[in-house]
Amino acid sequence: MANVLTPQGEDFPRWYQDVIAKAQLAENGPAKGSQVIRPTGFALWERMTAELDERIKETGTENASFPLLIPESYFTREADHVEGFAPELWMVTHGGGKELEEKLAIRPTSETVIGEYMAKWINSYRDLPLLLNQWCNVMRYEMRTRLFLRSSEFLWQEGHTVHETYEDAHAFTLRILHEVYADFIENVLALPVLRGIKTEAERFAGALNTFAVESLMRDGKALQMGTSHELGQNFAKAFDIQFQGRDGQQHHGWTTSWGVSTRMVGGLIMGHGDDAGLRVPPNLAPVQVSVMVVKDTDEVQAAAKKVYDELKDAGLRVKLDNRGDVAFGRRAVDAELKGYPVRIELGPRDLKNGEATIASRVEGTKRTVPIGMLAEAVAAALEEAQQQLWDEALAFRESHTADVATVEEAVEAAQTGYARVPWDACGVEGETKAAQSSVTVRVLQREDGSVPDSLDESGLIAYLARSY
RNA sequence: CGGGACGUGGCGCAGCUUGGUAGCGCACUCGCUUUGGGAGCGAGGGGUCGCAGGUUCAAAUCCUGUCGUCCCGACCA
Repeated sequence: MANVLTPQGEDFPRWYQDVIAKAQLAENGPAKGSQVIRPTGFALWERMTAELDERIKETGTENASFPLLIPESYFTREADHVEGFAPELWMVTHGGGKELEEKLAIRPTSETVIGEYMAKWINSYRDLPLLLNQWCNVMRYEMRTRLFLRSSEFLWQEGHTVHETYEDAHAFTLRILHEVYADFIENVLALPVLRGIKTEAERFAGALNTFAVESLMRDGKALQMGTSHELGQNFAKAFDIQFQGRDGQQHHGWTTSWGVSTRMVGGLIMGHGDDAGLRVPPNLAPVQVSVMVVKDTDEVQAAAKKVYDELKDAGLRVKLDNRGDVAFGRRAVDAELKGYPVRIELGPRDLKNGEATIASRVEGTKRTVPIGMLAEAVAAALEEAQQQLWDEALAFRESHTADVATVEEAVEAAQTGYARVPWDACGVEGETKAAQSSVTVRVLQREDGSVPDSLDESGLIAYLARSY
């Protein structure tokens, strides 16, 4: 296997950058912190959006679109929110060559504008719940940026809902966490997640509670993959989201917001990638199978085209690599960099035997199968690859999670993965202390691994780790 | 913003110490031979050395400033 990347064990951040460059996923944009997502990288994001959008709609949420520019004054209406986001705002000060009377913020998140409109659209409890989502770009000023993981501008999905009661809002916040985010990340991305509640220090600005899903990267650092916030009545009061209740009285709604971003592409890269490049789980892969012409002859070309058509008809996402002017080795390396789960290699030797060579990216193995049985063989190989990526990621997490009793031990253990410690033994003081060593509390769980309803519960378990 | 490293054809680098008008590998173009794990030979194209000042007869090289990139922090999806 050719050594095209800096090995992970040698320099993980360098490896990450190498993969993104060599697999042609993204590169820096001209303005500081901006990024250009290239077709190969964007295809991954498109598949993520398709899978997530389906799950989001399954909850009854509808898509809409709100403005990019938000009047500055909107941000001052919720005290914690403005305090949290003011340092990150990009502000538009001029339009049409003139200075604006009121500055316009480029949205860093849209609770404020959307809140304004939700207030207009809600009159009665019969209008609830109001379940909205938008796919858009947002901008946050960032000190230090890294492709996909933290860029000034990024793509995401932000859901915003209003509910009649606390209970309904709370249940919906958790439904998104479990049925949309965790389900997608585990079943499609094949990355196990820790689900839990965030500590006060890690909570969203203006929220009552923030719930999150976290995954462990192959360098032992955690990545927040998605968050779901229970906003209480904070934003409802700030934006006057009121409705007439069943009792005839006016009540403030209970709102939620939740999002996942292009950061997840970074999570996919670092959660599964190896020294040969990306490893994309088949359930996500924009290209599940690449049919490769090994030798550029008429017979091989015709056979490859036929195989390509058959697999496509079988419902697989297939790419035909029939380039005759690029050496086979180069194309094979490229397929590995881009992480195509399965390759089918067709050459004169295979055809003579009525066979095709099928190569698995995850297992790193090759075998031959009769051409007539390709469709089943490929389907089986894809299923195996999905399962193996999951098994590996789960085993990695298990072997990189340590039970400890004190904050000191947690900081030590967090150098290689998660440290699990009773929240009572850590607490806010312990959290502050750990933060000095760049170790943070990722989530709190109940002892049985379930998600707490609030931070008030006793006997919670804290997961500490270094994080992105 | 604090600490460290670095900006030279698309990418990776050398040249800088000791100023003299830019070179290597890969990529790219053309031709021929090739294609079962990054092909070979031959011929080509492409760079005001991040930017702005300064010193000098002369600056990629020395000085000052500035912008940007990467790593480690603080902030964060």
